[in-house]
Amino acid sequence: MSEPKYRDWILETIDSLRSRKARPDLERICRMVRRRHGSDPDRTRAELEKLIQEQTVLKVSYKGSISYRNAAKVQRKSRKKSELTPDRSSGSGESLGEQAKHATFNNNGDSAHSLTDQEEFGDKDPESTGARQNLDPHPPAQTLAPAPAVQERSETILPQTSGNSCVSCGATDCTVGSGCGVKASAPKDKRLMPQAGGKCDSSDHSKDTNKDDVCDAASQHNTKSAGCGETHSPSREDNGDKAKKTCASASSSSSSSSGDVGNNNHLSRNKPQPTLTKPKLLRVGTTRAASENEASDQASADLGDRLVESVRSLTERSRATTATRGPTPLGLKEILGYLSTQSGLGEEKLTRSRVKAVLEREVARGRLRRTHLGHIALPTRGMGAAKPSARLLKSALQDRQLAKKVEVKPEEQPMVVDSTVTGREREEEEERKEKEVKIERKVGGEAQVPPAAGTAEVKGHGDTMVAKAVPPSSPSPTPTPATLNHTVKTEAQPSDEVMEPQKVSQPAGSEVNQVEEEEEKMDINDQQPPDTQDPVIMVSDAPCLTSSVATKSCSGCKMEVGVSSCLLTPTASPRDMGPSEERGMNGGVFVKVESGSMNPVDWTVADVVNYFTSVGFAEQALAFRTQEIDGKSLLLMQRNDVLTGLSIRLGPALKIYERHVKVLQKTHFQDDEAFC
DNA sequence: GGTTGCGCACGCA
DNA sequence: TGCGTGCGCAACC
Repeated sequence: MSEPKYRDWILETIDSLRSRKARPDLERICRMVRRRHGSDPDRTRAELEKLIQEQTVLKVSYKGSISYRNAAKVQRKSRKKSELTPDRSSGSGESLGEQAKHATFNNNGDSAHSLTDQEEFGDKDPESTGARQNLDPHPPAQTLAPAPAVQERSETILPQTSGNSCVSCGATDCTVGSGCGVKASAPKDKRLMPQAGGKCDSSDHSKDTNKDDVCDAASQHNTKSAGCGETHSPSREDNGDKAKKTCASASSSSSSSSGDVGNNNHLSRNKPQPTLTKPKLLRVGTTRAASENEASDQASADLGDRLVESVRSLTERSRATTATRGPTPLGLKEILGYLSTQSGLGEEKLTRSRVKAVLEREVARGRLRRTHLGHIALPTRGMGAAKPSARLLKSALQDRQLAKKVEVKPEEQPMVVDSTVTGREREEEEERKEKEVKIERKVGGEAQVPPAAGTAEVKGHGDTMVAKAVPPSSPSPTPTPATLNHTVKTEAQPSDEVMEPQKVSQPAGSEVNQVEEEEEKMDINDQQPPDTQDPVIMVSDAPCLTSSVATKSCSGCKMEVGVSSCLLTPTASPRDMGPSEERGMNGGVFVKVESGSMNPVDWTVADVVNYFTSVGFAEQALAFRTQEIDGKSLLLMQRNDVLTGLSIRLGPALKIYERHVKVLQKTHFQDDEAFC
């Protein structure tokens, strides 16, 4: 749960901004809170994230940019307009402390979302939207408390209301059949939405249960320097839009740009063009691209179902067989093998790249998750964090890119949402998740992992993730560093993706083989800022990651990593770094490098970082954390996801240190297991 | 330079 | 026509 104090501050800030007719975007909120209360922007963001997940604050895409709304007020509004649904509000909502303040009205929840939803879905079809969502206006706050509410929300309502949640977490709602809540607003503005970057402070999260998981996962990256982080800024191309926002705004809004450009979103397809005005849930929508991608999306969606099913089957099998150890790690190979054995699948051509792409998408959606080591696994409640993290990471990466383009200014990142999710799948997943959530709630024990959050996470992030992950189509803009092949996979066999062997090429940049290219594309997509890729936007907020994020505990990690650390990379900031241990614990992957062993390339960690930077992958470079210990250097990748994205480029380094990687992987794996 | 106030336009109901 | 929203500009600190 969010801290009451922060909740108040944030809501107050949002109200204040609104009252002065300023867009309550992440930057402004963070700035104002900092100014007024001295709160750390990262923390503010984290809290905001929590509030979003709690639906105390709604994250909406309005006029192409992300805005945050005081759910209570919004709801109120909606109520007036539509109906006052008694139920939701019912006390539960109030449960949240805040309610008191906001509560008064609260509960409708949707308003903001609904708006968004409407847009997305179809602009006006209230009913349709309403139907989906149920209209239930749960008060955001309540979310946590009442299980049912949450579920409903997520399921039905989400679309609209959820928008918020979706946006924020990205998740939940999204999953719901339609797109997620996150909608992108892509509307006329064409801007991409800025993302909210939520970062989750790990520290904070730890407190909070709910989101913690999610956040933490995400957290990893924080790029943001100071406060908000970074983000992406946007490069909005907007068509003229006003893009100029002040810096703060700029960051947020800027992203918008291409909104139209290339969204992959399915959701948007049907919809009419969004009007600028309504806030939407963030989703990526894209019209044009959508049509193009539709076919492929469908196919992939289908494949996605099978993939998920495959993972389930494989997971079950492994569990059955390895009760003690826990599920065996699943990699692309295993999944491919399984799929190939399945009837029907044979017909299709399941290329590795294709499966991988779909896999990524599913991971993004939250239907599958990637372990720290890069293995594929089913999402688990505990894992909630993982998904989000992925999302967040992606967003973070996007942000970084954007930031580069635009400026270095730190800010939040927008998440791109994709709406690729298929309704059916989502529904199934959601149902499953909801059940889990309910159970948890009943139990109460894990209050921390608030169901709501969990659900939200899942859903939301799914959306977002998907969007990015999938779109392979986009050409990789950035140069790819050449990589050496690494055989790393062999041992640890981290997920194929991660370890995918690559050709050996000079680090300096040579060309990449097709496989690599595909992978890179995927990676790039993930990383790509909305503007470059899809017009849509995202929402997640991923935040940043500050330090600790996720910390799940893993003693093992510490052991391996533990050491005094010093950042080699210029970019790395102490703050980001955090204790090496933490990082490791957070799920970061450490690549241990021994100084002399970099041959034949003879690179040092710093060289690797520099290399990436020089090749145009500064973001990746940033993703590393380096440490030197006793003459040995450690390359830390904040997240598994990140690692995956970078794996190609890191090929050489990974290869060289394969051994280390293995060890680390092992450690991580254990963590995951425990986590699960 | 940052913050705040507000006119105005936009889109929706 | 009313309302919510927020851009963009001016004023203020």
